[in-house]
Amino acid sequence: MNIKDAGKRVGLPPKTIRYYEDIGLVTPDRANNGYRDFSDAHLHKLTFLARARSLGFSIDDCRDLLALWEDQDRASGDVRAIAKEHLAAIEAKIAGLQDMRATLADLVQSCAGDARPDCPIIENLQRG
Amino acid sequence: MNIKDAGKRVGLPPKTIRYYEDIGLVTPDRANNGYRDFSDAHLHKLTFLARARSLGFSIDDCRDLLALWEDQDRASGDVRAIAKEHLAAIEAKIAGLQDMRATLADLVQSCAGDARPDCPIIENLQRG
DNA sequence: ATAGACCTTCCAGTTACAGTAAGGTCAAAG
DNA sequence: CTTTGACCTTACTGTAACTGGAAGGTCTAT
Repeated sequence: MNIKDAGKRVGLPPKTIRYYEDIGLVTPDRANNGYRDFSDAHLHKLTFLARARSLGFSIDDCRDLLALWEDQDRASGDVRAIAKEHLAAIEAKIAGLQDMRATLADLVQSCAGDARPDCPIIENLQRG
Repeated sequence: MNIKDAGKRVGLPPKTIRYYEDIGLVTPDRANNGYRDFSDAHLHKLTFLARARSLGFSIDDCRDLLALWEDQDRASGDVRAIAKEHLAAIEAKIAGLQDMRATLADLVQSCAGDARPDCPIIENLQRG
């Protein structure tokens, strides 16, 4: 299967799939004309990657997860450890964003937002 | 004032300040020896930038906010519009992360995390 | 034969810096 | 007077994970 159709199947743009090949995540076969040729196994792997990326795992995480996925003797504890760490990172990010949101929401709410120059948002920013 | 002390004052690493000069956000004076020389006005501007960045505004947003800050005839509505858009982006990001968190938390919770290979996390990933 | 939809590789750009190298400057100590 | 160490300078590279574009080859249908 050519790259465009493969991309449609797994939900990734061709560009991204080529990138994944560049960095060694997948290695599709090549047809005689030089076109990439994706087998079911490749598609399966790409689907795995797409899903992991959509859950916010980094490429490096994905590399580790792929290795575990392919290791029939893996310990589920290893997988869980990666997921837990990622979960903690996500929660930290959420907390940071929620702080920002609270402050911003206050500021937006307190600003008249009309033609006059007086602006609590600007004032807050300049006070540091 | 030299760059290191300026950085300490406003809470930004020297590298970041040089970068901000590179992209035209600040233009400190230069002493005879070529060292950057920061006035109170520069420090004030940098403080403004540091605060805006800490609220998650992009560099481009900061550029616009700075212009409004320095425009005594600004309309507060213009400031508010930028803040509102940013607020919406943050809220969207939070929502996305919360989705991830929910899914991941479920998976982590459902995985025994021991030495056995059976792993609901891997299974979820491979199903897409 | 040709049009258009694919495919290929390679290079540049994105965000907001951080790291490092090579070298100039300054203040204090020996 | 020199040396040391802390500071400063510019310039180049690398980061994450792609995206866009150029130049050119291939395939299919008309």
